[in-house]
Amino acid sequence: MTPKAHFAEKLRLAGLRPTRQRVAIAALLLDGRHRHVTADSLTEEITTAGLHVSGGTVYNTLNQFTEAGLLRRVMVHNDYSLFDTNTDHHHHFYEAENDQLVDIPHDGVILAQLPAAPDGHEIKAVDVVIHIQSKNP
Amino acid sequence: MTPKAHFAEKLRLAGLRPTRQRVAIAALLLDGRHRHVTADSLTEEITTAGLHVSGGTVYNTLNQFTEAGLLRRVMVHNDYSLFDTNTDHHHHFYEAENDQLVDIPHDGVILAQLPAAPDGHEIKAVDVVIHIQSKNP
DNA sequence: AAGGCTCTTTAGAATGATTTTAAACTAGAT
DNA sequence: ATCTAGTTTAAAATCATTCTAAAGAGCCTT
Ligand SMILES: [Mn+2]
Ligand SMILES: [Mn+2]
Ligand SMILES: [Zn+2]
Ligand SMILES: [Zn+2]
Repeated sequence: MTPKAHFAEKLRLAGLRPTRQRVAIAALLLDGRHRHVTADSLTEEITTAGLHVSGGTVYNTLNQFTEAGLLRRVMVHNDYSLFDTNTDHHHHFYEAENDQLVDIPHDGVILAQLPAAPDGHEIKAVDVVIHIQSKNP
Repeated sequence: MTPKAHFAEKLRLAGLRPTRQRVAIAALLLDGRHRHVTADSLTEEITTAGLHVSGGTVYNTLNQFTEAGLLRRVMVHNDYSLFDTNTDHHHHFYEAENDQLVDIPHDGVILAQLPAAPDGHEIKAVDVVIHIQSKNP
């Protein structure tokens, strides 16, 4: 199976029509590597790959992929959106100083006790962000 | 001690000159009640109190109070900033559906294990956000 | 109490990430 | 090949937040 067909199939399974733009972005983001991207960094990657996708479509695609569960949005600041290519359950270190986000191995955080969700609600996800700063000794 | 003097003193201790605007905002936000505000909701409160503070100053003051440790910023989305008048260590439920943020009692979440911070870094804060959604049975 | 220095506030303009628009395009079905 | 609904596009609009530079106000010194 050609790589293009592979990602097209992945998009179909996610309920997204495999357009040229979506397949190109899927090939960049859904190849199994775990990383964190912004609309801007993704646009750079696209350009480096010799392609072009309009700004609006980059945003739309990131939102659609997230909605479809192919990406995950990470909330650490509100300057711009961060997307995580790792949709498995895991947590993050965040260093505000240089806006650096680092994955924490899945078993690095153990939640021994969680509160019950408020009446009529259920827990959808638990996000742990450990804010760190460089030690100044 | 008059309430105004009380908040002025609090601001001085935080290293902030107690201007009319800062004292007014401190009286609204630093009275011991635990709640979550936005620049917008705070501006409404100020107006309701029959006062006026310019938009820029509302933003500046929220940022300065946060920097001074009198408020805490909560990160649950990147539509706009949320500020918490409770600076004690506690966590949150967040219901994206209607953008509702609810405090979790300090002992509601127990972290049995935390990873070591990366070399040369130390942990500054641990934020736990439990995303919830209404059960539809 | 007045003067002066510095910090602060102000209205308005600027910024910048993101969304919206309406027209041109295309994937997929017939 | 044709049709249609969904998609992409460049450009404009949105909107929370920051910046500007001029006017105002704490606060320290006389
Ligand atoms: Mn609270
Ligand atoms: Mn913005
Ligand atoms: Zn991650
Ligand atoms: Zn809170």
